[in-house]
Amino acid sequence: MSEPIDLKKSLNLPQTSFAMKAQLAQKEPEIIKKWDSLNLYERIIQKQKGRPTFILHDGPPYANGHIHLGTALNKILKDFIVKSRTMMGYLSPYIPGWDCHGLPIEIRVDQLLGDRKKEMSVIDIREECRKYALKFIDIQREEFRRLGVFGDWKNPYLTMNPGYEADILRFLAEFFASGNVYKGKRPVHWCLHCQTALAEAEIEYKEKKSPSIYVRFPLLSDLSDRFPQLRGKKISVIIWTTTPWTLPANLAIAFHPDYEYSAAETGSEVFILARRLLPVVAEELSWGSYRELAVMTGRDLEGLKARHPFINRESVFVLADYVTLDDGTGCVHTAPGHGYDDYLTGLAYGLDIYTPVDEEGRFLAQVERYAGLNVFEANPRIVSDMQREGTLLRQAEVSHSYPHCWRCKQPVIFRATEQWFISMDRNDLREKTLEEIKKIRWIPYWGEERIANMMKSRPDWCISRQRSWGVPIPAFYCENCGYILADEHITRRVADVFEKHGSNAWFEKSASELLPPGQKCPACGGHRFKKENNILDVWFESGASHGILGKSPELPWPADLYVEGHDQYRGWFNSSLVIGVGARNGSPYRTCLTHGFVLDEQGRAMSKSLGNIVEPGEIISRHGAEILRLWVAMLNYKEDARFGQEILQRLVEAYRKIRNTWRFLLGNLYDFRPDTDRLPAVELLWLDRWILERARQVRQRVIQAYEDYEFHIVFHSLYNFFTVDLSAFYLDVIKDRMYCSGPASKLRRSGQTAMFLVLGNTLRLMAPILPFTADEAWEAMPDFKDKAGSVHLCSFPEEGQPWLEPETMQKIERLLEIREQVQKEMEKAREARLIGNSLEARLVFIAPEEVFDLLEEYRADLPALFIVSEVEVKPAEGGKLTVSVGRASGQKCERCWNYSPSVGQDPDYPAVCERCARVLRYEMKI
RNA sequence: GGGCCUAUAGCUCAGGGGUUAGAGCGCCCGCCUGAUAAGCGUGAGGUCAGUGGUUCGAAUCCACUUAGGCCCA
Repeated sequence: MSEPIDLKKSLNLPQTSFAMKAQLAQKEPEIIKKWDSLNLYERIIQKQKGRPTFILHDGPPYANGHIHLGTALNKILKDFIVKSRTMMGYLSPYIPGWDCHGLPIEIRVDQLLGDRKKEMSVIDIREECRKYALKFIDIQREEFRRLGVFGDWKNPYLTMNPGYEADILRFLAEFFASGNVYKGKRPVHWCLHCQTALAEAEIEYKEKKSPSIYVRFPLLSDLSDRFPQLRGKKISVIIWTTTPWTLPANLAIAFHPDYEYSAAETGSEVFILARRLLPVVAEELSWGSYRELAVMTGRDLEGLKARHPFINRESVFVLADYVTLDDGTGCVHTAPGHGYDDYLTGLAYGLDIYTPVDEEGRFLAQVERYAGLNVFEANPRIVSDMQREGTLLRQAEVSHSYPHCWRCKQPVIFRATEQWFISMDRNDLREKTLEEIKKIRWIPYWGEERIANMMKSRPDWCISRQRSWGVPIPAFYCENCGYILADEHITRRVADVFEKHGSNAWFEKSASELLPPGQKCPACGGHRFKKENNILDVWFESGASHGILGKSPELPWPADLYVEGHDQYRGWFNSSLVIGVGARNGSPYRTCLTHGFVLDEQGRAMSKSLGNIVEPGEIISRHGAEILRLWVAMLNYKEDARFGQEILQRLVEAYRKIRNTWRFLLGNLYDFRPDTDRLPAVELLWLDRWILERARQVRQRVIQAYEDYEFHIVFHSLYNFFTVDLSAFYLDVIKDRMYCSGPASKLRRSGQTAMFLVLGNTLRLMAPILPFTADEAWEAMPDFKDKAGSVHLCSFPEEGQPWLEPETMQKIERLLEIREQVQKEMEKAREARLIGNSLEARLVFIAPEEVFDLLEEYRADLPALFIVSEVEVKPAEGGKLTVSVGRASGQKCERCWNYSPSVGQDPDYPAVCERCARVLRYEMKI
């Protein structure tokens, strides 16, 4: 009756349906289907109704292209947060959003339409854009869902939804109401050929030949008070430029405040230029010799004036940080209407944004000599005129990178045009925003400094774009007198129209249909109006996304949290904040959390040219979304995140370890009915209580880490617990007890109780990170009263009471140290071919008093603890604990593989030890 | 050129003036074959990016440099 095969059958070996091979790529989609059929997201929301809210407001990705690793990182992080806050007990709805309008889609659609566009109306083109956006929303939605992200995917917010468009205008109305909106000039890239403004994305840089000229501006101010040596001299400032045609618009010369400038005499004249460039320029201008008469800083020159080289006008000396000594003279010709830096400097000094050039690039009538001339054609004329007048010091030609129109390939110019702005300073918007920044919690902390620096230096917000795929700026122009009709009330009225009909209404309806009936021009009484043909900057649209909040108590404003990459300090965090402060008098977010960018294995940015781009879809189809999620959990995402083959390999291995640990726990619970078999705490063995106490400590750390958004601590804590505490120690040690004890014995039930609790707790703690696997394992768990249909309907485990006194924990810690010592000794014995399996060993401790007492206290459990067959403990007089390893005595029990002198003593069960014989006789059902 | 950030073992992370810098994974070697495309053990891996400074003492504080990242120009 004691055939070996039967003995094996008498063991309680693990059994489970939870497969070792995860096959995530196949299984994950099935799990998503299960979640869908459960209506899981809705059920979670339903279950949490009435709980305090935690709102993570989604920043809308652009509805263009497939998701990349960075988008995946972002959405997975958000999902960690939403799932963990939910399991902490919050009502944490997640409404995903998409940014739908804007240039990238319009350009793409433009390309797709080609010549067909010419016959299409604005409405038709906008419809094509809309379809294009919807297509990618669908694609991205599926990609996000595939990552295991929970959210209201059926009702996302889209910036092109009528209701959303209305909200945008209502925010704009607030800015009108506070008087922060104004119309002003600003230089933009302008294509003379296409007669249109171009965005940076529509610019191609190509080599172009331009004139390179040095020009003299005769000094009007007197420097002789401060520099007597200059008294009576003929002094000029030298500038260098490659765009002679912008000279008619020159209003200033910029100097760097801190650089040194020389007044150098050559011949009978004195020239001012940067001291460090003096030798270079002297060479360029073929000065045979020169003499430095004075040295001053840029700061010394501020406010002085020179005469324009060919127009009877002054040019004022200003300071600017962007002045460099890379080329030129360190004295920079400044035309506020024709350069962005020039423009900012112009604003700072209150200069006119002077742009005497029309849409076709011709000088306006007011420009003497060159009126009507195309600017590029004017270049040689201006040069030769200056030469004649002696203000030209040198001319040459340079080849440099110059912006060209993407469509017609012609060189473009910078030209100030009328644009709509939000003033940062009229109503202290900048100051208020800076105050608000201090109240926000920034994670990482340096985000505060970063965004504050930007807010301090950002210019007024140019909110208009000369495009059609977006939300129109609801302004009207009197056809009679040109009066601009744009205010809070009209904006609100148009918002109401958009609410019903969408922003297409702007193009479908006439001005009189959009305006209040009988609207007259306040200036001239006229009643015919033209509609504005500019649209809003899309940053204003996405920055208005917090408009979806505050409409119900379950989705309150402001949000608790915004989470995006750190590029958004200038982008969405910035625009959202300005709109929040400007229109709602406060920040739309309480906490702002940023993550880094995804880099390749060497730490370089992923780019097409480097060919190092990793597609999330590729990882998912080969390894599963869980692997990507594990990657996000492993990282300190606040810094830039690397991804590559080795990292992937580590992830796959880590996943297997976690999965196998859960599998082993499940395998040992196949016959455990929690409701009836679970033992109360007092009946649990000390080792089982120890693992539960360790699990409790880990729970503490993990929950705190979730609170702090420190997911890598969650992962590393749990993973260490899995590998060190569970796999390498506890689960290894209790195998004998689990396999060989009577199936329903207290010994086994005690272990099963601990395993059941550890499994349930770790599944819930890990559920936000590994939602697929945790749920799969949850299903495989034995059924019990009130067991939820999904782990995602559970809360995190409660803290609970300690399972063991700290003193006992310390004693066990000491035993674990001894265990390490034992393992080192056993390894030596193994090398010496004395033992193989540790059960072949017999340990003899020679222990000084204190350790002796400890070992005696745990005497009975020592063989199990060290997984050996025999342990002897002898006292020693002082000294250190020593352990020696020998062969265990007796025969090998064929059932439990322990060595024991008792093997063979029981005639009924001759092949087994005393313990196994007892189990077989009394504790087996068969 | 400017603002902000990063650099600790092959990988992912700890440590933030005071013994010989830690963990897990990976790697080497071995054990087991009742978690088996699993499990266990031993061991080897580090000029804490570099240089200079502060200090009795620096991976840690400061400056600069190098390499990288984001944003802006």
